[in-house]
Amino acid sequence: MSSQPTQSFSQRLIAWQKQHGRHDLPWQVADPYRVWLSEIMLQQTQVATVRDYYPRFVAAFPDVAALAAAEQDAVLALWAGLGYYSRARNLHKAAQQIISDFNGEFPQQRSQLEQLCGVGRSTAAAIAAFAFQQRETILDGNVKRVLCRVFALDGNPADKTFEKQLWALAESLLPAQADDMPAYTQGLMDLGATVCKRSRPDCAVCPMADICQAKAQNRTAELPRKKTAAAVAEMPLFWLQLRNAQGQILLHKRPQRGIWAGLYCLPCFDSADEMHRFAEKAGVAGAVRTDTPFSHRLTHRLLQIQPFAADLPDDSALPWADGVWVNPQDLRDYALPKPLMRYLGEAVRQADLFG
DNA sequence: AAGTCGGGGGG
DNA sequence: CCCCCAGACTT
Repeated sequence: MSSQPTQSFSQRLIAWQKQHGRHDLPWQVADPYRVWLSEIMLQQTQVATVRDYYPRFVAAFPDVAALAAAEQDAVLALWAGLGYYSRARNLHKAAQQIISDFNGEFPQQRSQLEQLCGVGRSTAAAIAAFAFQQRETILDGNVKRVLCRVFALDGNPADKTFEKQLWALAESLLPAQADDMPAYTQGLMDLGATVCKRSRPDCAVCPMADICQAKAQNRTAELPRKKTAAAVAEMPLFWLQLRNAQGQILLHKRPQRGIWAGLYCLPCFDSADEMHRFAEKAGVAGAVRTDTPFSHRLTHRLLQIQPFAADLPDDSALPWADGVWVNPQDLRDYALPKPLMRYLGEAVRQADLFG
């Protein structure tokens, strides 16, 4: 790179983005709805993962009005497997906010955007910059890493004061011209994602190499400082797969808070005892089979899942109000947690082989 | 300030 | 196994 040291941070970044940045992402459009959707999907989620989900979601809900009018189950079904399901619930609510509070007109100011459910300061700034060319700065994981390295900042990422300093620094670096904001903002993300990577940063092709203090001090590996890892508690879960005479599987919609909120799951219990009591009421106490246990890791929990299975006789009464019987071929229409998707996928194949 | 929310990429 | 990812929200 031949950037002169006198050239501003923003000018080098903009020039670099235009030449070497990403230009083929499906959400690089002027439509604020699509920008917003992509920003929500990309929260704590890598581009490669979102690529599969984004087009299906846009096809099903092409604009704010379509999303606002949708059923939550339909929204969650298209989010299933992506994780952090509060994002989908908030996205749905926010679409309705735009209809009711903003007359269906997408808000353009950061302060207004931050009123939308699930939209914090950084996401609001991204929408404002990309869709409306507003001079607002993002501060995501990529930007924090770039700033901590270029300016050799070794603050504690959990420290609120340090966080404020990063926001102030990011704001001070904004380009003067508002119409540079899309390229500049994309450049921040692209640099962090493709060059100034968490491990093995590619300093040889970095437009900031000659001003990067971490590089000069040989500290790119230690900056930014790592967060202290939280302990992950184990959580036993007991699932019961009930099948009726038609081969349908019993699911229920989980409550609106907690793990997998609003998604559909098998009857789920905290202990084997609870599961057996339920099976007894369902009249299948003697028919319960034990399936192979498996574990599933969330950010803050290690789920130890023990699945059971039983076939339900035709005339048995189910001691449960809010269940729904689902044909195996219709499972794709339901928002299922990833581990349940995997488990039922295998179970259904087994049943097909023998049924 | 710490905890809650999923799932996957990549070393 | 580990840490992190286009974070926001609750406690």
